[in-house]
Amino acid sequence: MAPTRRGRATYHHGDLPAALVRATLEIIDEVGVRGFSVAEAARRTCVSPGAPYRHFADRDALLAAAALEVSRRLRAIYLETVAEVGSAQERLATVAGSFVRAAARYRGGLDILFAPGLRAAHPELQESSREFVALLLPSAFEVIAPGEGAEAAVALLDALNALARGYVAQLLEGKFGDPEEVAEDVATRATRAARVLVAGYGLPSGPADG
Amino acid sequence: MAPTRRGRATYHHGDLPAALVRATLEIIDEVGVRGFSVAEAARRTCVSPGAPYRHFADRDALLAAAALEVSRRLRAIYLETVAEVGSAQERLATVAGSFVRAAARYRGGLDILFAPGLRAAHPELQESSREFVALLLPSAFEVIAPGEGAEAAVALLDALNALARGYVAQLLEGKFGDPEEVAEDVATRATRAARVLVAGYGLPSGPADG
DNA sequence: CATTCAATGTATGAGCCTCTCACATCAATC
DNA sequence: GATTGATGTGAGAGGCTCATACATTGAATG
Repeated sequence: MAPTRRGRATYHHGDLPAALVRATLEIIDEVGVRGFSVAEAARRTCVSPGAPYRHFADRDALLAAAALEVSRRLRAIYLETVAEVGSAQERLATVAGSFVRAAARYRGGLDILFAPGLRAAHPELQESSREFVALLLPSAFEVIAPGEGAEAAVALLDALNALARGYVAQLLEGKFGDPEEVAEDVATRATRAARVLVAGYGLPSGPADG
Repeated sequence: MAPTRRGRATYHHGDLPAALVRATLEIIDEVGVRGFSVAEAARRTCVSPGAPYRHFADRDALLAAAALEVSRRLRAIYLETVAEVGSAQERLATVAGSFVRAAARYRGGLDILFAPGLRAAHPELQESSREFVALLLPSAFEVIAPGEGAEAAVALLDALNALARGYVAQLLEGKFGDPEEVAEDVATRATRAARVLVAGYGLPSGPADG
């Protein structure tokens, strides 16, 4: 959306923040978070090394903005993928799997989305995850044993969330082999495990009482 | 075990690698991974900034060594904690919870133990996790439905692993509040979810077929 | 149109970090 | 006691983050 052609002929950029976020995602995709630097992002955007700091307080703020963009894309994927799944049970179970599949494609992106330091320091990131989870709440309510309260539904979602993230982490660190190759396999395993959780939390006197 | 007193009066240190790992864990505990630097570790060990590079190829190698130390401590905790649990089912379920509890105490340590980049680049870290998981394999075999093969046992352990790590991640990023405070609560929830998984994978025609 | 102003980008630089290389020091061996 | 290999030192190259002072510009105002 920059008003000028690439390489930029005007003094002002047009939409530097967005361009920086794009550059950041590019870099991370190519060389990982460790290889990312604000300076490099500036370079790719044809802008001086100091310019980014007009828009982002510090390095982490830029990373957080990029992570937010990733979470937006993930939600879009989710909406497309799961909308057509019929039963609430399957809908919940499917999420875990499609999450794993997305992780394989957005490799670098997920690394920042789940970077511990970032999430702790930038609540808006957690907020976005929470909104995402909220989309699933109605399904969770359908699924839990009748008579259970809201905590049961939330507990189920937390468990599913934990499960999915754990599989994603293991996938991305290459525990099962090349992420690209094993993604589908791991996704089905994640779905399977999710199904077990969903079924378990649906039983009458299930896990509600320890 | 340095042959000289703290502060060091001799030219040679005695056991610089170990001292650097200790310093690294200290630093990470105080200021997090982001605040860690090889230079700082060297400073705390009263050694020149270049000295660490005699023993560790680069920054990440030192971090990986520290992470390895963390994993060793975790295993020790596990052996103490779970040895006395009677049934295989409860043993497996308990692991998840005690893992969460350990995370609250070794906060910084877990951050590096699960740092995606590190694990991907340093297979010995994954290896150590794998050994840890192997300790649980016998319990997993006891638990799975009779007639299932080894894959079922491994699949269960993978699922438990994913679940535990996911809870740990959420705990450490403060999703549930101050990690110290909510640790116990989250631990019981993790245990509960783990119990559901264990039960589910123990059912005859359970999750083995999709 | 001319002017002014706030926003945005530039230039410069201080301070820190990673990692390298030549050199100093020491322990062990022969 | 001389040699040698391992370990630590000192100096420094190059890169990065971030602050500060300055330049440029589009938009609002008269």
